[in-house]
Amino acid sequence: MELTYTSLESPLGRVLLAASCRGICWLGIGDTDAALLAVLRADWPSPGLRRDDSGLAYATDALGAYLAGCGPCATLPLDLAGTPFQRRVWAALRAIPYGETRTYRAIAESLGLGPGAARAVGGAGAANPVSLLVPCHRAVGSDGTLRGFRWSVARKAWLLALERRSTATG
DNA sequence: GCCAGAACTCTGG
DNA sequence: CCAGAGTTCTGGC
Repeated sequence: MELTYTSLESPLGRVLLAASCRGICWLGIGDTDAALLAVLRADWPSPGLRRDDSGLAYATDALGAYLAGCGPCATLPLDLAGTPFQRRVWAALRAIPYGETRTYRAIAESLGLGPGAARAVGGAGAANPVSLLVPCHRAVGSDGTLRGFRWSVARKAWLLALERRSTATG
């Protein structure tokens, strides 16, 4: 199976994303394309990788607008591979409105689970291959503080600040 | 099935 | 702030 990928420059650094024929299946944030490509290859061992900027322009356009603070990212076609539980968590994450955050505990409860599942929710978030598109950065600790983010907590904080700023009317 | 680990949370000092 | 206990899901053996 072959994946196409593209990348764009953003205030966060380089953003690189890969897609299968069904939709976007991977997105990473880093300093250089080469570093991101290395991570992508580690996550997806086999695939033929082919750069396709024009074919994925719809995604970079949406992401570029989002990262510029123009508003919520348009809904892009996603091709997520994960356990049923993970997919459930990712769906719950995507239900969080732009500019808002939800605690891991609240997400666990919305899934009909006990507060202990918050840890599992965090684990599913960490396994999310498409940050930004599945807004795992909107999941925070019970006291509102940030807990962790695959691409560094600093970037998570930046994302949240961006969403707040563009949501605030003043 | 058992054991260890995780982007959690609550309680007690 | 630090330590301990509780809960749910994942991954290796």
